[in-house]
Amino acid sequence: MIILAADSSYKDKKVITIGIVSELTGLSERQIRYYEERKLVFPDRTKGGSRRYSFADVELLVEIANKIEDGVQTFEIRQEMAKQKKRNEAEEHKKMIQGQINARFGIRKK
Amino acid sequence: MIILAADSSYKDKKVITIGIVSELTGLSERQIRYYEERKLVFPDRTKGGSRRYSFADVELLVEIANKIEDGVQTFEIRQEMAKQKKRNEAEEHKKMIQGQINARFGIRKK
DNA sequence: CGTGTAAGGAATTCTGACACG
DNA sequence: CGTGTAAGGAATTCTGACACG
Repeated sequence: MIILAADSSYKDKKVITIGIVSELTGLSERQIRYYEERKLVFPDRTKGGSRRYSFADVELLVEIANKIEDGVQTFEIRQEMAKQKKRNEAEEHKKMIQGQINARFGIRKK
Repeated sequence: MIILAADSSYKDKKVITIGIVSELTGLSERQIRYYEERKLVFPDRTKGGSRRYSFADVELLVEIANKIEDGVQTFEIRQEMAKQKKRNEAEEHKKMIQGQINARFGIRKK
């Protein structure tokens, strides 16, 4: 079976330190670390233990902060994200199955 | 006159520390700093004075290192880059002029 | 010329905790 | 619950210099 890496382009590379993330988002380092504690973001770590974020993480952090400002609690946000993830996975699975069908029987539209 | 920002997307944002750049490129920090000393790359700086590179910088650094491996000297690389920059600017200028002509007299092909 | 390295200092980040509410 | 802060330490980065060639 073939796994397609989700286009590891610039957006998903974990290369940004927390200080820069703080600048980019306007969030405090405290907030950023707390959202990780609540399992909402998952930065990489260097050997030394420093966090490294991707641009995708940066955008996610902004969304999280907006929701919290709207009174949504972190555990609710986590649930939303889990649901969204399931929907995405189901969609992926559907596409993959269809891809296998097409591979065997040829692609035909409609 | 309208200036088009060169699509400040992920690729050109200066957000990567020298340690990560070193990992991404395989170059030593010494090399990376030296290429800056020779005016080949221009990272941003934080208030504290730390360097911040973009993905575009990362790719440029790899190209630079390859040329040096081929025996090209840094001042030659700088000259090449200056020439390339002039060509690009001339091309930009041409497009801009054509854009103004099109704006006044309408766009017509051929 | 291009790169390695040891040196000393400054900036950055880390964790765990106390505080407020 | 979400966030600020002071505390102490560790990791990261900086510059200028000496070395080799």
